[in-house]
Amino acid sequence: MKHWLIKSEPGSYSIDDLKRDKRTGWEGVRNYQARNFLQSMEVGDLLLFYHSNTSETGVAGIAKVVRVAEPDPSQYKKGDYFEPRATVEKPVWFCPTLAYVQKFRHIVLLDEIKLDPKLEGMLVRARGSRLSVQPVGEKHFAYICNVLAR
DNA sequence: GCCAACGTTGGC
DNA sequence: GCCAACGTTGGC
Repeated sequence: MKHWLIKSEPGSYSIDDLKRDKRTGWEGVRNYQARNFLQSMEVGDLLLFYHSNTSETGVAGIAKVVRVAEPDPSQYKKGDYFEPRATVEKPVWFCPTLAYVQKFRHIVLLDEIKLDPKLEGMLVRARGSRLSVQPVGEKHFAYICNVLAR
């Protein structure tokens, strides 16, 4: 089983939205590196749900993969996520289906993550890491859930 | 809202 | 295939 971190702006989709919806297709990712990570997700993988661009930036809870990546339907629809190069035979973008697992009682703030020596090497700490889907080491994942989120 | 960092596009 | 211009992300 692998571990990941996914970013979302809570104004557009938050951990509370996922809790309400129970599950959602993780549509709209338009970055090749992030896409490749989405495609390598397997059912059962766990994800840190990260809130970006907000007053309390950090990990807000946990989600899990319940369905591997399929063609992202939003690439065929007129709108922000439309992809003119995509065909049904050759989709360009893919999205897995994620399910709600839990919301932390308090957000594990980016500041805490940056300051904790146990989390050295986490990609989200890297200066200028804009990647919205990132792999996370198992130890880092467990430490955030079992120590910092308590 | 600013702006640094980074990704993408397209002319050559 | 280089690289300038442009667009986007996301912390602050």
